[in-house]
Amino acid sequence: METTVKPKKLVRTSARTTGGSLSSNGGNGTRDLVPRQALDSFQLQAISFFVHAFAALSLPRSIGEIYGLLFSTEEALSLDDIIERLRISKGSASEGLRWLRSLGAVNPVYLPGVRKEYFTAETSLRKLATGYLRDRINPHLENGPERLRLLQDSIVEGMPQSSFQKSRIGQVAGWYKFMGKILPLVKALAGKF
Amino acid sequence: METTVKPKKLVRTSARTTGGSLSSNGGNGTRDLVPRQALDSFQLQAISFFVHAFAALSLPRSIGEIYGLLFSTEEALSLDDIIERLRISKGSASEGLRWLRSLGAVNPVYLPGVRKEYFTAETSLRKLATGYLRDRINPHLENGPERLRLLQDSIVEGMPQSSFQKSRIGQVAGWYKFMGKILPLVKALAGKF
DNA sequence: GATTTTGTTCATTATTTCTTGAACATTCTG
DNA sequence: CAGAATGTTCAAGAAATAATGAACAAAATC
Repeated sequence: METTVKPKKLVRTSARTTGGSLSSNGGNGTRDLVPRQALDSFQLQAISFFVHAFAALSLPRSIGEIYGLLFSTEEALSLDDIIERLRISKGSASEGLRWLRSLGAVNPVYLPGVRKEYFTAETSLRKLATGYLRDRINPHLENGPERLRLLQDSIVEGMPQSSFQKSRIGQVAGWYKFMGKILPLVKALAGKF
Repeated sequence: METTVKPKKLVRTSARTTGGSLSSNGGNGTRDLVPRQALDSFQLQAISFFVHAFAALSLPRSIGEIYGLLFSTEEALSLDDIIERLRISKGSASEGLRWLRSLGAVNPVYLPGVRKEYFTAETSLRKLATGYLRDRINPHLENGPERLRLLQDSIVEGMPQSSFQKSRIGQVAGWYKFMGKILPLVKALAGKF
């Protein structure tokens, strides 16, 4: 239910299998104690900010971390950059990035002649709001009519409670109308920021 | 992250320790296979509806069940009524009810000379929206200024990226302004439904 | 004041969700 | 085509969250 804020480390300390290797760069890059790219204070603070903000929407920390990193970094970053800087797994980074992309919270940056994909954060409130509403709110509203009908059909006519039940259905219908009014307003206002 | 809808039984089937007793009413009430109060089809449908709706807000199923039951029942119900009809534990019912009460989604009904507390569902959109915003949104917005300041303070002047970072802060400030504008609108519109 | 009724709290258990990492696919490069 | 680079998927484990039920108040009744 998310009532309290969980005190969890901001960026994982590299408690990995740091076996013997200290400089035996076996091909694909040094992954030792000192990160190749450290985060600056603004990035750290931004990541903390977004982890917190995303948690308010019950979204996983890794997504907040990724968005926070991109938000606070001027250059576009690749999947590997993200993994390296946040010290999260490939899987988390890939899935988190996919989620952010589908929402439109992250923009691919196409660099001619470069194979890797690079991303920057989308910061337009209109786009963020639109994406969030489209992916996470609309789906619930779309089967509203069907759900209302199911409710309606569950009423057994002629029972003493059926008049009460009909009034309840009226309430729910009103709630849907409200959503139909408020969402466009949100989008419109978001466009001004 | 809640991507798919989990197919879980609507109301727990009583797979309890239904030992030998069939009618040995040992003091505090019959708790056998046949519920004293069965749910009618409207109640079942309403509970399903609210479990789903509350899940959209990442709220636990038990809370959706409780609200759904109260919403679909004309008479006020006590904690024991809820436990009996939904077949949930005392703990869940008590805490769920507490949560709903603090939000204002449930109204106590005082009956003179009756010791138990009885509740009905609050269905006014204005009250529901106000309570939700107050309990779950405002707390996050209230420390907004402080969080913004932390971000601001994390900028190291004179670095090549500090101008970019300042522009980002401007964005975040805009988001807060947006929230300050939209929330009153939501409340105002909710009042009309 | 002992007992019953009513409700809360919280340690334990159950369930769900998130993260990891390795296997797999796919595309590029030589 | 072999090998490298890049990403995705998903089973297994770790972590977080929710539900249970028994112990514990608190208040009312006898």
